[in-house]
Order: sequence, then structure tokens, then C-alpha cells
Amino acid sequence: MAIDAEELKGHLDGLLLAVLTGGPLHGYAVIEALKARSGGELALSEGTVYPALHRLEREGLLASEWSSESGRRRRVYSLTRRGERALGERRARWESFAGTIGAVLAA
Amino acid sequence: MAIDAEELKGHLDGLLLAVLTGGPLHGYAVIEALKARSGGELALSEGTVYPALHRLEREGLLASEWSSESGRRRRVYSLTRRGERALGERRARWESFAGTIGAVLAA
DNA sequence: GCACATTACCTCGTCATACAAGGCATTGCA
DNA sequence: TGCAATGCCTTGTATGACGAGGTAATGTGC
Repeated sequence: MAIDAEELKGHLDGLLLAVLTGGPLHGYAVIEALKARSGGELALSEGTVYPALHRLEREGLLASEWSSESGRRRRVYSLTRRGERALGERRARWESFAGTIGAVLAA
Repeated sequence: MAIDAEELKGHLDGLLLAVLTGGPLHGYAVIEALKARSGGELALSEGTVYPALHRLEREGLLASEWSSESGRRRRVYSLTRRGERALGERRARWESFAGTIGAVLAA
């Protein structure tokens, strides 16, 4: 079952940061990587991912560079130092969040 | 760390259904029960919970009754049969969601 | 008896955000 | 030559949690 838009809210940024720990990727490749890493569950649209990447760059968690390799115009994103730290916080927050929700749901 | 508004989106309904498996509760008590069961992490406001309870009742997952016991006017909510089924689905969805997000974040 | 916190309900407006829809340009393939 | 895929973008919409504000009764301390 594909993931619902509403349940994803607030959790997207961490996913984007996480997928970039494997090395820089351009936007389109980020979408594919998320799909691959989630077994197809995370089939995010461009209208979701591109604005989020812009936001993360604006916040200084990502840096981007235009690349004309292979003739095609691509914007390649990479994690900044601050982005790495933020990812650490995101992971901790997720553990806490998932623990809380899981506990209440199971009760 | 208290739970953020955005990350909770889409997950609240399941929590409300779950907290009512212990028996009927009125709205204010639902808020307290969630706080207690989450170790204080889920400190939800009335502006969050009351509309959600109304929505769930409108969807037929909860039923409510006015109670004047103790002189105080209270609306007591209980799970319907459909609500119980919906809770089962919510729990399954949560497992799937948490598994997917957790896997991508950890990768 | 009086002030004030607590219990208990409600609604309205605001904000953040995921997404659909639409547009543009290039490459590659049938 | 047409059409899919790659690759980028923006705008508008819907959703949903929350803050702020309102009402009223009960309980408590002085």
C-alpha cells in the first residue's frame, strides 16, 4: 500500500537527507532512489520533491550545483555539514516519534 | 521532546481510536489519557482533539452520548464496530509506514 | 461569600506542506 | 517524424493540527 500524503507530512525532509548520505544526486535521481530504497512504497511526485529540495537548500542543509555532464542540465544536491547534523537529529526524532505512536497504538 | 504538529498529521485518528479500546471516555479524558499513555509526549490541545472526535463520529467510527452524571455536561465517546475494524487497519498501516520510513532513514 | 483554577465543551482563522496539474526543453528510440 | 523518458520548474488546492478565543459549571483557598 503506497504511503498517504497526510501521513508523510513532516517526515519528508529526513528522507531526503538520508538518501543523500550515499553521495550527491540530482533531483530526479533522488525520486528514483527513494522509490528503490522503499520497495516502491515512496513514489513521490516532482511537485513534492523539488520544492522540498529548494527548502532544504535555503535552510543550508543541502548545497546544489548545476551539472552539464552528458549534455543534460541537472541540479546536483549534496549534504552540507549542517545537513549531516540535521539528519542525526531527524533520526533521533523519528525514533522518539515512532516509539510514542507505536506504544499508544498498541495499548 | 514533544511531538511536532506536522509529523502527527495523518496519525491522530488511530491514536484516538486506540485510546478508546479501554472503554468509553469523554473528550477531555481522551486528552488526558493520551498524555498519560505517551509519557507526556502527546500533549494535544482541545482545538486538535475535539474536531477530530467530531470527524470520527461523522465517519461512523465513534458514537457519542451526552452524560450529565456528576452534574457536569460531558460528551462520552465509544468505539463502534466499524471503529474497531478501522483501528485494525490503522495499526497495519502504521506498521507498514514506520517500517518504510525507518528503513530509508537508517539506510 | 468571593476570586481563581480546573474541568469541559466549542469554533474560527492561520499555517505548513504534500501533491496534482501544467509548462518547458532535451535526449533517445522506433 | 513522433513519442516516451529524462529533467527541471511553478502555481493552486486540500488537508489537518493548532492557537486563540469564547462559554459555563465545579472545586478550592482565603
